[in-house]
Amino acid sequence: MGAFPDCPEPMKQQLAQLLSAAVAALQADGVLPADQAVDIQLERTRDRKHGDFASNLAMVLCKAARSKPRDLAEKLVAALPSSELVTRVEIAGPGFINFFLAPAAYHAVLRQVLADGENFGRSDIGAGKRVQVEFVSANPTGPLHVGHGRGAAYGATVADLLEAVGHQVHREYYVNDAGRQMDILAVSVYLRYLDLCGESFSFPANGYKGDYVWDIGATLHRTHGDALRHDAGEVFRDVPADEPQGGDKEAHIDGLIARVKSLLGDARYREVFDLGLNTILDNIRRDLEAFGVHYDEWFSERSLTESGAVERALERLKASGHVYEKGGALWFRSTDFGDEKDRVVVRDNGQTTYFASDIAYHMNKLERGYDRVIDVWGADHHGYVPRVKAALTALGDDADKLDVLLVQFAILYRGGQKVQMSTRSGEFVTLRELRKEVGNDAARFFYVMRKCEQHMDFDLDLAKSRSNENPIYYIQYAHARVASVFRQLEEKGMSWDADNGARHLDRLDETHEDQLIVALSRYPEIVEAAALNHEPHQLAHFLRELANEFHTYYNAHQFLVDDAGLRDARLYLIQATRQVIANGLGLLGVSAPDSM
RNA sequence: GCCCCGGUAGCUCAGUUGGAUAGAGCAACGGCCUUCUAAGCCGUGGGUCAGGGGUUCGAAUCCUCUCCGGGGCGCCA
Repeated sequence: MGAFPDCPEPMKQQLAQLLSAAVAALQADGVLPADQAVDIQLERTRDRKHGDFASNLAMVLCKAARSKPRDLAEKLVAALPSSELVTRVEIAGPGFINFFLAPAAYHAVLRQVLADGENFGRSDIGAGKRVQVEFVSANPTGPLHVGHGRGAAYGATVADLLEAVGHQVHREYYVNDAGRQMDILAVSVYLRYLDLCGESFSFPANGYKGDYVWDIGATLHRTHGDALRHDAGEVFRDVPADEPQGGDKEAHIDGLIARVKSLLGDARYREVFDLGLNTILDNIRRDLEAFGVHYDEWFSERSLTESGAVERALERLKASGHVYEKGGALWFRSTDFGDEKDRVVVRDNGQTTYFASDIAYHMNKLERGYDRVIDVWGADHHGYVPRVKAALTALGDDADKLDVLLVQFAILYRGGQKVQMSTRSGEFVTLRELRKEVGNDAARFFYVMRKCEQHMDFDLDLAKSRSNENPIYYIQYAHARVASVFRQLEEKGMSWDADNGARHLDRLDETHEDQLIVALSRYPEIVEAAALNHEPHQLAHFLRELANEFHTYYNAHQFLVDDAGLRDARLYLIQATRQVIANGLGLLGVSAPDSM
């Protein structure tokens, strides 16, 4: 992978190999039990006084070796193979083994950055494992709102990170194009259409009231004129009363759905239904695409019924004896697998539930042979996790292959005030409005700045501000500054000799330079940790720290000095910095501008 | 009632999976532009890691109890 033989792989791995060799040597000598598998723990030191990397290995193994941590540490250090990477190894504190790296080890990292370019930080530790990431999957009953935005940014970033560390990633959106909510949308569209035809009636309490429903109704009216019109009295006749009239809004809307279906007939009903579905889905697609969120597949819930997957899943559950009938409905005995209560899969009216589709969907995912299946859900669905896992176990699949990542809501603040939102009344801030207000970059970055299971306060004023308070500008500014330095270089009639810089990296002996180089060398470790832990915020935080190291350096030293060796070396360093910032922002879906 | 997530500086949050003296940004205060973009830098102050108990060489981190905040407990999706 590396263009330079002195840095075949990240420095951390190389050190881990040295420790492994030492452990193996002590095992051969009988100091350590030979049968014990040893997990090499290495971490960056918090304090440079403790070297570059530290291992707690001696403390972890001292019991097995029946010796004091520091004594064992001595033996481990004595057994370490020599390496040109390491200048010094110290034992400190209760038994830490501290590694001090040679400057050449860091220079190798810099050369690696420029050699690998946009691939620096990528790795193959995922070993080509196939991972499916399903995210957003909002019902196509309305536009995406800011809550979906967080799932979109988070899911897309997790997928990109996994790909960066060598997984084969399949990004998927589960389209809930079946079920009652969609019927409610279809009826809402139809009623708006009737309104445009001149019919008058009161709109159901449970219907979708957003403006976009009017728009779809208008499309219907434009294309069909009065051809689909029915008398309002006829539509509402004998339908159970709505809530405002003292009735039940659920019964009212269900009655309306049945009536509209029978009045229009299957074909025409389906046309209205699909118009609503496709219009909104197109809208969602465009939104996500413009947000830099791309999918490999849009998976239709309806297709699960049409392909017989739902039926097949239910048959498999029946065959394995995990379902029973009660009260006219078919139940899945999820309590056998740790769920709180059993769940209905087929209603007493014969319709399968959403859960039945989801069982079939997850069965289908595993049938497609993924090594790992990741679902990104809103945290309000957390109660749903045990039953899906229960179903997979009942089907004889490995439920541990499924990871459900829960994303908490984002609460918007404007002028220090919480922005009130309510889906019921149709008053919510859409993702599109958010992007328009704060821009894609700030939206993407702010969404992944926090741990996903953390409630997030999204400060709109901060995201918009073009000031040092705004972390996104801070990072982008560092990138732009490097580009600006190179523009200055040209204006001064000079040019950068990269090879000369590479030869003079030992001239970078300032503390600020040392710290910046160390930060750059951490990048591959950060990408790996962020990917494997599904924690994009680690990368976001790292980029801020890196930008900070750069700005500090920028203020302390002049890059365009007369001394060509030093100048080329410094330009080499800041060029590497620019590259890492660009790579990191790229993984977060944020642009890296050359000027601001 | 049961379950899930959270509680760390005035505010918003990190804390490398149990490590060394708990960090950053913002806000507050004091400095730095005739020099590559001041959208920047430097310095100062600020903590009972919600609280009690436990586990061990070592706990913000793990186990337990209590308190507080948010969410979930449909033949909705």
